[in-house]
Amino acid sequence: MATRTRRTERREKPLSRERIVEAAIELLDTAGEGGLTFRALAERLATGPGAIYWHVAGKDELLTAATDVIVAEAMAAAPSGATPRETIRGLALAVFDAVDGHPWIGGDLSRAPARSPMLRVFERIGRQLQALGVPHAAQFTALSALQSYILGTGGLNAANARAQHQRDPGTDRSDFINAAADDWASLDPDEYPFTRGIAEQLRAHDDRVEFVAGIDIILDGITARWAPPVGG
Amino acid sequence: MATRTRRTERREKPLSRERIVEAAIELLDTAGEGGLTFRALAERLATGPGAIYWHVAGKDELLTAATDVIVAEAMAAAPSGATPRETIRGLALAVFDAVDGHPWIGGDLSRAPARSPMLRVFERIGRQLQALGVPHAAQFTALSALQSYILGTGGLNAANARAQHQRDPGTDRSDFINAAADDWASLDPDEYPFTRGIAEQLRAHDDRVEFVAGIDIILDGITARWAPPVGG
DNA sequence: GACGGGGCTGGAACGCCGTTCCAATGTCCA
DNA sequence: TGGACATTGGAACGGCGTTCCAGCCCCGTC
Repeated sequence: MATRTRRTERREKPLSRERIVEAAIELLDTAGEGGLTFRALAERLATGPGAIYWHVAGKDELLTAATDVIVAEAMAAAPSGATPRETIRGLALAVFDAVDGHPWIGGDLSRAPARSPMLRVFERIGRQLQALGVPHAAQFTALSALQSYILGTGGLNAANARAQHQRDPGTDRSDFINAAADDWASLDPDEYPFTRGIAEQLRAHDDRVEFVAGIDIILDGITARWAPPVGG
Repeated sequence: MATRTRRTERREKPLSRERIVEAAIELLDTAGEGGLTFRALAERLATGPGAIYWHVAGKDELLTAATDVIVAEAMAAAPSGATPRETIRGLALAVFDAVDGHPWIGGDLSRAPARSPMLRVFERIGRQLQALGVPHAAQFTALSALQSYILGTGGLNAANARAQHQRDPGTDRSDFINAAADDWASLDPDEYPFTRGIAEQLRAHDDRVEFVAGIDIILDGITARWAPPVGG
């Protein structure tokens, strides 16, 4: 009772790390963060879980590799602006749009930002800070602020996408925002006067516009402190 | 072979949601994010997994409840400063310190920030923005920027704590930072000139100081745009 | 004092996960 | 022609979150 059947005739397309990562991205995009499973991945690749492990160390590495592909694509597409500020905006928006299109990367961006290719993003942003005239001693601080903000927005967007999908998979984003705005509007006036007051702004806001407004706020703060007013 | 033994004589301390959440926090603080398990929790509470489910809906709710306790404690301890800016600093630092002491909350802060008690944090920050003179139409944007930054730093700190613990559980934080700085310093000079240049600043920096510097940068940007220069 | 129902308990079991193991296979070179 | 070896994929392991449910204790009722 022990012989195992074997029916492969040398797959026409052999497994490879590249093909595995590609399939993982498809799975993540269609089924969400929880959809990436070695079994599901094996089925999609018409193989078994064991075969995947010959090409990939484990799930963490697979997720990191998938995130890297998305971020690398986003960076390749990021336009170079006319001014340092516009270039920074473009880089930040490229990350924002990548998270928007693939919410599952949101949580992982922070995982190892000192590693490629997020490192490449911040290298490019850093150079623009230099071009903006931020002195060397302040560059780390300035970049850290931008980094936290960009990764924070990414994490929030990912969390929102998850919450929206979990709450009611059918609804679209504006329904979700409206429900949240309704929540805020019906808070206790004594305890949450401020939050109640901005409920309508939550309802009407555009995530992308708010994101770039935040970038501009931070760049304003940076240039006001460290860069000549002409530089921005 | 079917009778089950029953040896309880009505526990002296009955289970309760409060006791469960408390035990969960202890587990998370001592064993890390991965240490929270219904089995481990049951053992610590001298019961079985099933009993816990009578008081708590599931793991997500448990984690949220645990996070809420930590954040609520932090808020209760946050000092009220002399100026709006100082009060905002104090609130932000309270969140920062809470993440520092309990890294496992970092990732969950973003999960449902439109819910209590993170909502309470941002309500309080929002009121200070009002006191700062930020006009109503800009309050949502200003608060969003601060929110993304604060949650982003939290997520980054949590990720760093995780990475540090994973890489070498024995090392302390400065060893970890030094290793990262060494990494940066040994990058390709052509590809990463900027990152190489700030490696020594990474080595010497203080997370908490950098965090509050970022808060100040954002507040500068906000006040420069919207608030009278006297207000800050 | 008997008793019955419901709040509460906790151990067993289910299905799924990441991961490991390894017999079987295809390929290639001596 | 026959090994060595890279590669495959199914089975199995341990652990997870969760569900199920038999049993216990307490309390109200008669």
